[in-house]
Amino acid sequence: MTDVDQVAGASRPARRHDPRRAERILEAALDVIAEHGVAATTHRLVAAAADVPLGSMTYHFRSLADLRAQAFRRHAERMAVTYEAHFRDVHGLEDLVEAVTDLVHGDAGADDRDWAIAYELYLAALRDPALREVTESWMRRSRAVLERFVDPTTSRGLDALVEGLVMHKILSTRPVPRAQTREIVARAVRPADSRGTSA
Amino acid sequence: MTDVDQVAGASRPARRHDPRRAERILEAALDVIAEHGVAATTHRLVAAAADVPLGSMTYHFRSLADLRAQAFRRHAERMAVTYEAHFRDVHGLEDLVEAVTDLVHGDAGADDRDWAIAYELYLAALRDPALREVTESWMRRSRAVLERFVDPTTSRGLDALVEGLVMHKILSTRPVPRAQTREIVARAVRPADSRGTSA
DNA sequence: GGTAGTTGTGTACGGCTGTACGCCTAGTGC
DNA sequence: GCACTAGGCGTACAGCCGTACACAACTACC
Repeated sequence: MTDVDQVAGASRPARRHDPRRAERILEAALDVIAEHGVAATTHRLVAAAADVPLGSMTYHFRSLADLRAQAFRRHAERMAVTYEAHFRDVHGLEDLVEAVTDLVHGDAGADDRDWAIAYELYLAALRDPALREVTESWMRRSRAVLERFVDPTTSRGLDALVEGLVMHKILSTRPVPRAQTREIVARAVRPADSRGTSA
Repeated sequence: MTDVDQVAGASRPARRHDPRRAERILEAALDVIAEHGVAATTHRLVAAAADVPLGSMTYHFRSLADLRAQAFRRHAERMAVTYEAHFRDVHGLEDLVEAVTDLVHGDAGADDRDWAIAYELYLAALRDPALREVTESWMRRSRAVLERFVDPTTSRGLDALVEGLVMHKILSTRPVPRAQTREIVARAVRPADSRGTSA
C-alpha cells in the first residue's frame, strides 16, 4: 500500500514512487513560464506549482537551466506536432489561407499561453546556444509544413508573417479583425507571377 | 573593519554634480538589457556599466522597475525616430520595398542589438501594463509611417512581417539572403487587385 | 525477520538581490 | 573664515535564490 492514502493533516504525504513526477514538474515549469516569465521561474515556484517538495527539483533535474531547456524542448515538440496536425487536411491555397488564419487567431490548438511560452523561448535562445537548436528545429519543421503548399521563399515569408501577426495580436489590447488577417495572409500566399518590385 | 574601503589610487572620485548622470544610467541599462537580458538587469550590474555608485540607482530612480520602464521608453522613442527618418525620403512602392528590406537587414540605423532590446521590451510588456502603452505607441507610429504608402491592412501585414523577419533573422545562425527578403517584402506590398483567396 | 540497497526529501548554506538611510562633502550666503 | 543646506553615496539588512547533502522511508532479497 504505497498509494496516496494521505489523510488531510497527515504528517507524511507519502508521495513515494511517483513515476510521472518529472513530467509533472516540466508541465508546471511551462505554466510558471507562461504566467510569470522565464525570469521569475525559480525552483521554489515550480515546485509549488507542481506540488512537489523542493528537493525533487535537483533530484530530477541537474540544474535550473536543465529544467528550463527540457521544458522548452517539450513545448516546442508539442507545438510542432500541433502545427503539423493542423495542416494535415489542408489541400490547396484556399485551405492554406484559412488554416494560417486559424493559427494566428488561436483556433489551431495553440492559444495565447502557448505563444507566450514560444516567445519566452525565442528570447532565451537569443542568449543560450543550447536553446538555439530547439528554436531552429521548430522553425525547420514549421517551414517544412508550409513548403508542402508554397515555394521556399513564400514559406519563409509566411512563417515570419505568422510570427509577427501573433506577436502583435497578443500584445494588442484591442481585438484584431479576423477578416483582415485573412486578407493579409492571402496576399502573402499569392503566387509570385506578377512582380511588385518593378511597379 | 568590515568595510572594503576601496583604495585603488584615488580615494575620492569626486564625481559630484554630474547633470547627465541619470541619462548615462539609462544608456547603461539598455546596454545591460541588450547583453544580458532583462532578467539579469540588476542595480549593481547597471551601476557598474554606467560607472556610478550603487547609491545613485535609488537616488535617481524610484525602483528598478522604474529604471527599466524609463530605459525602454527611451529606446522605443529612439527607434520610432529612426524608423520615421528612414522612410522620410521614400517615394513610391519601389523605394518602400527597398527601405523595408534595409530595415530588416539592419541597414536602417537599427542593428541586432536594438532589435534585441525591442524584443525584451515586447516580452516585458506582455506582463507589465505600464510597458504596454510604450509598445502600443511604438506600433502606432511605425504603422502610421507605413500608411503613408499603403492601405491600413497592408500596413498591418507589413509591420508584422518586418517583426517576424527580423526575429527569424537574429535567431537564425545562417545568414539570410537579402534578395529573398526583398522578394517577400515586395509580395506583401503589392496592391490587392488580384485576390489570392479564390485561387 | 533482517539487512542491503534505492529512492525521495527536509534543511542549511553561501551568495546575490532591491532598497533604505546615516554620514560625508561640495556648494552658498554671510 | 564659517555655518548651513542640499545633494550624493557607502554600507547594512532582510529576503530570496540555486544547490548540496545527510538522513528518512520504502523495496527487494535472503
